[in-house]
Amino acid sequence: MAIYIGGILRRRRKAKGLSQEKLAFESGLDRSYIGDLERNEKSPSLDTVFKISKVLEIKPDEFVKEVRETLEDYNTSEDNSD
Amino acid sequence: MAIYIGGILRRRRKAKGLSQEKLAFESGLDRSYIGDLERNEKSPSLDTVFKISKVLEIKPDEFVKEVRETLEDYNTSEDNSD
DNA sequence: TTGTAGACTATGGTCGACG
DNA sequence: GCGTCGACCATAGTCTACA
Repeated sequence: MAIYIGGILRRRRKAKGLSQEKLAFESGLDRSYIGDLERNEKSPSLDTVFKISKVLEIKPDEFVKEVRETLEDYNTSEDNSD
Repeated sequence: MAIYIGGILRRRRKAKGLSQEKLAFESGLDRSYIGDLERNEKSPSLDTVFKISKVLEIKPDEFVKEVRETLEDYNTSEDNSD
């Protein structure tokens, strides 16, 4: 349980050439919290996904799609259904 | 702030012919909390979106897409862009 | 520029009860 | 089968500070 977005977030952030600090500021979140998300130590609310997606200039559903596909990768290689 | 999913959730749930109770049970959430979500009194975590989507047999990104499009409707009729 | 840690506040989510 | 309320617990999210 708990959906993590670390890998995707970090990749997307770097693709935009943003620092954690800059992303945090633009999304109205805290820098240390962005770090937590990237290290998979916290799981975001839907709200947070929308805020971050906006700054990354990507649709939140596109972001979620990437998260889902990453999860499905784990679930097809090993059986973790539930 | 805070992203609400009430309308979409209720419509999707009824489309599947589920009661709040049944949806709650199948998703491992609490019945009163499902009610809160439908009445837009609570905003879900990303985790919760995944759990509910699974029961509704819809991709979480598809669910989020509907939420986004609903929001964009408000934002095009009236200027709420931050 | 990021990791980490600790103390804190806000809100997500549970549970029991009643109309 | 649902709205609602109150008490409660768990975790999301803030802020300060140091390597």
